[in-house]
Amino acid sequence: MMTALQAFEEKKRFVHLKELLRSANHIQKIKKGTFLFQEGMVANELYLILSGKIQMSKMSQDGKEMCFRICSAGEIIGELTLFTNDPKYLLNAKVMEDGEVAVIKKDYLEEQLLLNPTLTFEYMQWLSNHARRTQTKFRDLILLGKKGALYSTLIRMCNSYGIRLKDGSILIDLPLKNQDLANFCGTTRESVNRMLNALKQEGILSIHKGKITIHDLDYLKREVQCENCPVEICRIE
Amino acid sequence: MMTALQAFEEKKRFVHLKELLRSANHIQKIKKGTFLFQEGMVANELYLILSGKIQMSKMSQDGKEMCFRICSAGEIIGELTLFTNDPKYLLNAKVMEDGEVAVIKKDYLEEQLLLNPTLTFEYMQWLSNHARRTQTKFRDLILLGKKGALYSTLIRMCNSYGIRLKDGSILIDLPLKNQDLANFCGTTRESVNRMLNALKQEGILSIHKGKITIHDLDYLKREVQCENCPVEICRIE
DNA sequence: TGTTAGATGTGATACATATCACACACGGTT
DNA sequence: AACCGTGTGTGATATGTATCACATCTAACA
Repeated sequence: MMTALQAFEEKKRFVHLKELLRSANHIQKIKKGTFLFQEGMVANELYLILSGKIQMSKMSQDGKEMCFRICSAGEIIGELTLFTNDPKYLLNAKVMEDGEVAVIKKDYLEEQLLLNPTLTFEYMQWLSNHARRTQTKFRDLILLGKKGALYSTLIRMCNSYGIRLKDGSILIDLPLKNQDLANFCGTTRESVNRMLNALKQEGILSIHKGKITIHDLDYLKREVQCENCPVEICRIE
Repeated sequence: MMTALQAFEEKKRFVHLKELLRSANHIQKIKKGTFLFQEGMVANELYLILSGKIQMSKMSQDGKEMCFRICSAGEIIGELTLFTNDPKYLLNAKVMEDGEVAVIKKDYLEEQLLLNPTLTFEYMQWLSNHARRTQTKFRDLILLGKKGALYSTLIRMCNSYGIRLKDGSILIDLPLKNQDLANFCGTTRESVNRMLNALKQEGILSIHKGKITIHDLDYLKREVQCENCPVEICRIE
């Protein structure tokens, strides 16, 4: 029986659920540029990413894109369609990098989730944390202005996708275009470009091969008056 | 008598959970202007509101306030502290109107939730819907600009707190100051004031005794290119 | 090697929004 | 009635941000 709350580590999270998914109905290849699903489509399936990268985003009517997360191996997508009575995907799942996903039927997963307390616990824990992350993230995006939104996004990217280098810098291990960043923080490509260049000038970060390395994370944190909330909360996702 | 738009789900949602909460540890009076809890405080308890109104918000370091929801009788607050290993409240619960809350221990509730599949189901359903609501709401706040943010907020307020009048108008049954609205949509009191006055000029809405009545909801929807997502999603909360 | 498509960089400009500094309105005191 | 405190209304101005229109770079590839 689940009593004590386990340490929150990406690696350990959702282990039982992932195990279940691995025994999935079937495997599906995904190709860059295609959509695994799009918002509005009826959702019958969830996916466990085995390899490749998928960007989850939501469009507004006038073509602007709000990017929520970038998922890679080990992550589950389509999860928010569980237990809803309007079973449509809310996000677009665009493939950024070829790979494979394990496919599982939503009905089956809902059944299993309710039958197995361990699964239940893991899923509720994940949902709670998801909601908590979301609150802080959007407060930042809305209240800090566009520059603050970018800085906040970069900080979260460090926590979500960052690799610490020997010199203490943090490599955000994702190929990100200016436009991608703009979609994450609700601004324009041009604005992102100018802000990134300013940060480059100051030596706060550098960019090689489309990947950003943050040299002075503290500078960014100071600028947004970061309250150093726990790393499991201060994330892109 | 008027038909509350929100009746459809709010009343039915969470029934078993609410029943559980009603058999709570004890009852606590709440007084206007005080905080039931504040962000950062260790969370041992959840609350079911029996009467009164509570505003849930989050502050940024520089004093700006992001308002998430206004809760009244029948709603549960503090729920996102369940199943996390960093058991701190993430929001401030400010009492807007005197009342009473039922108090329940978090530990006990977690236990009960896992033991009773019906409760489990209700809670997961609520969490999923919460996450879905949040995604659409913040996309709007971030991508639509401040005017769009206000319009979107007004539309959601209609769905969450609206009462349909005989002439088809919708009364948002909450006393809202300009500053409150500003906190909901991430702008300033002055901007809200100007935008509301413009809408008054056009006859889109009117204000009496601090409560807003929307006469032409479709105008607002058109302006934000509303995609008419389901009412259980397009809400303040 | 030249061509191309996609990405980045940048000035000029327009527009949106915040900020500041008050005046005004209103309901509840004393 | 005069006096608060709190909320609203509004002009002037500053700042932030998007938009447009290109130039430039880069990697892929024919």
